[in-house]
Amino acid sequence: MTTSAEGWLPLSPGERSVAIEVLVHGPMSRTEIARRLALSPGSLTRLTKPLLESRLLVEVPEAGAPAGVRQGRPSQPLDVVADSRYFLGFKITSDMVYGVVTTLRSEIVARHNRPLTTHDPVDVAELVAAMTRELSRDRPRVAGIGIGVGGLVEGRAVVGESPFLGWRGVPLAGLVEERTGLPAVVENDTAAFVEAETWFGAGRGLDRFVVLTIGAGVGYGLVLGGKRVPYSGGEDRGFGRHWILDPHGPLTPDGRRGSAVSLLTIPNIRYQVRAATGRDWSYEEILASAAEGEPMPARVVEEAGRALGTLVAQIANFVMPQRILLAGEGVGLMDVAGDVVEDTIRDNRHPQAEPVGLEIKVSDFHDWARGAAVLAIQVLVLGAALV
Amino acid sequence: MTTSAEGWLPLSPGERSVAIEVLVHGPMSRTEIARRLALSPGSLTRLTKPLLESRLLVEVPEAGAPAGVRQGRPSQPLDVVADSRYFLGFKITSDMVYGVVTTLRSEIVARHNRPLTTHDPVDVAELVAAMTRELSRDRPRVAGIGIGVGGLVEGRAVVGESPFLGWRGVPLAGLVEERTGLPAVVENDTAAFVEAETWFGAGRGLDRFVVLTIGAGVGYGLVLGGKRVPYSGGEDRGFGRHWILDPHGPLTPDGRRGSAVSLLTIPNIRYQVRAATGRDWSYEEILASAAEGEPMPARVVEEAGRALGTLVAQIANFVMPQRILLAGEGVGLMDVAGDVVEDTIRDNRHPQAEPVGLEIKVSDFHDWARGAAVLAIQVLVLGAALV
DNA sequence: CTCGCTTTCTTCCATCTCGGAACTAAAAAA
DNA sequence: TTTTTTAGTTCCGAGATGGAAGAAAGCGAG
Repeated sequence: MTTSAEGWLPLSPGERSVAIEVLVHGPMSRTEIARRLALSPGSLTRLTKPLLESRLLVEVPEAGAPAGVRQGRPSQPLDVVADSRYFLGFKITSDMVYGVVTTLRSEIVARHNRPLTTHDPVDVAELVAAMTRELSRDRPRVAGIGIGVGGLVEGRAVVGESPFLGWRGVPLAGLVEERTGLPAVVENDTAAFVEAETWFGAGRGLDRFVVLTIGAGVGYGLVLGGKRVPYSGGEDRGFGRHWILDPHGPLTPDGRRGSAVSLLTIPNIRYQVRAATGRDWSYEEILASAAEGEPMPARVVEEAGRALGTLVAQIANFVMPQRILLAGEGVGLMDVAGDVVEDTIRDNRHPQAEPVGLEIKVSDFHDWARGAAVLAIQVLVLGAALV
Repeated sequence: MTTSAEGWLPLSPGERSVAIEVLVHGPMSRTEIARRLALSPGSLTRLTKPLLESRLLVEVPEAGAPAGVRQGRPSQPLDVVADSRYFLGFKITSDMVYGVVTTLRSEIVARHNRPLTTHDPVDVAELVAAMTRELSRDRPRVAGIGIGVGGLVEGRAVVGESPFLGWRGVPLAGLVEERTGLPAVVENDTAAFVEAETWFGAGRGLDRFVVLTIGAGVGYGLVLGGKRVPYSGGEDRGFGRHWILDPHGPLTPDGRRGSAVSLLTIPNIRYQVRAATGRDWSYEEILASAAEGEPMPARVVEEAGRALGTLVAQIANFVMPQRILLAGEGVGLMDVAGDVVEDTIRDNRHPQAEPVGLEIKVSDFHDWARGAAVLAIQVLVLGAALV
């Protein structure tokens, strides 16, 4: 029983907002939804009826009832059927494709990686299609595919420019759709990650929200009014190369002197330590040594901590977000240099300003793939009508 | 014939959006309004009818018709009657009260200043009331008063804390209303200025917009989704004291070393030059000498230019506004150090990033008073239902 | 066990707003 | 004068909303 890619459409705007509220914020009674969306109880009966009929929402038993305290008729929570549909998400790096299967609630239920040996678009699409077959075996109700790629993506379908893959104008979504028969969306990987966190993660329900990722590069995502601000021009990793955090900072092969990229990314931190010590260190080694007080790594890590604090403070000062999510493979930095970061933030902010809502999330490539899967969820829920 | 303070209410949301569209963007035909608000022509007839009946809008002769090129039935622009109501705006500084009268379109039609010799709340209210009488003499249709004060203002009515006036919890709006019989709103001066620019100035119709003011202090205002983001905590001038733009920058009595306040405000620039030369310079003198190449002022001005460029670049990088308005008494800096500013901005941004939409506006205290008057306009148009 | 209380949810209806089709109005072009 | 073009109006049906009244479902007191 393969479900078609029809999505939830057609839904009226009111119905859609109810569906999204439940999807994003978990099971909720009609009264609760009415309160959150500022609607009358009557409207809620009307709006939920078709959603229940189409089995998009179901009534679920009341969760951990605060029995005894409660009075009156018990509420009847509504919930989405999280595993009524599955979604595939892929993150393509230069030498690996990471894939996950998620539920409608964006919980990862399976994951799978395959090395990428060629950058030929058709071969990549074939690989994604093969992984799709594997991942959707024994899992009939797959509703869509999301793919995250570093680089510029146009119209959620075409990779406009991706230096690390050497692509220009590759209609990846189409290639994958042809080979899988499933609807596919392609998006910049950071953008996908930000969408995922906005819908299902740290940015849930927030009006102003920032995502900062540290890893091989520096990523930045801005969410205003609950919607991600699309990048314009300078895309993705490119940003941080020009954020000068310390004009007297280290000079590295990548990024300008003292830039966020030079100071914060894993390759450049490793470069700095290697240049000073003459031998190769892993990122974890550097952090561990710094924690133990070895001078050279400690200096580099402390400098990175100060840079990160400066960066976070600047963002907090100018954007005034309700929360800043710090994610990526490089956030281990916070374990070692957390105090430096905190101090630097405090040092660069008005003492009476609201404390920065900083949240740390260790994330790996599967989280990026999960982000891509969220795009597929959004398409299903909202229809193709996305920005 | 004193018009009551009833405002335009009650207006339906649709009617209000039409009224605001015309108020803010100038005379417009029904078709044009329909296009901008994405409404049907039929709706426009319906929505404009009551507005025309209440004389809130009027039909005006078609402006500079591109005769000859035009075909079909000529359009019939609608406009507000700009001088159907007048609004008073006051800006209170520690030694002066600046007042203006504006039209509904926020054009200044009269201005008036009076020295402030005491900081006693009642005396200040009396002075504002006296100025109100003078300004509204021969001008019967005054609809409201807006007052801008440096410091923290609560509920658009009470000055929560204003260090320079030595106030704490002064219900200024009430005091003025009692003495004038006119509705009064009080707001932080920078906030008022930002509102004015958002409705009637550089931020008109923009989604993401930033105002940066340089003068006695540094002011910052953020507009997202067409609405000003309210300050939380660290208010107003206080901000910039902690924005460190150059850790090795000058140390001044006010603001941290190398902070925006130290580097950019007029008093601190004058302090730097005085400290180095041993004599007092006016701000204009400093700029002129710098322009002529005199080394010491030139160094201070160049440093200020770099700081401003850094600041603008940071804002552009993180907030990605469609426009940044640079205003205040200190923007003369741009005439002398404009190139340095531009260079520094370019230096701190991704080369492919969209160029910064930087707009310069020389403004004096009357522009701040005008900003306060806009608050009164907003209250009239939107009703008390403001944030 | 029943009655009353409380809270949730449903039913029903008056109201409001909108879009769309058909129509009128006004000017230029043929 | 007729046709074309654009602006604006009239009219009506579709859809969404809130509010009032009522039904439902549990709890506890008597």
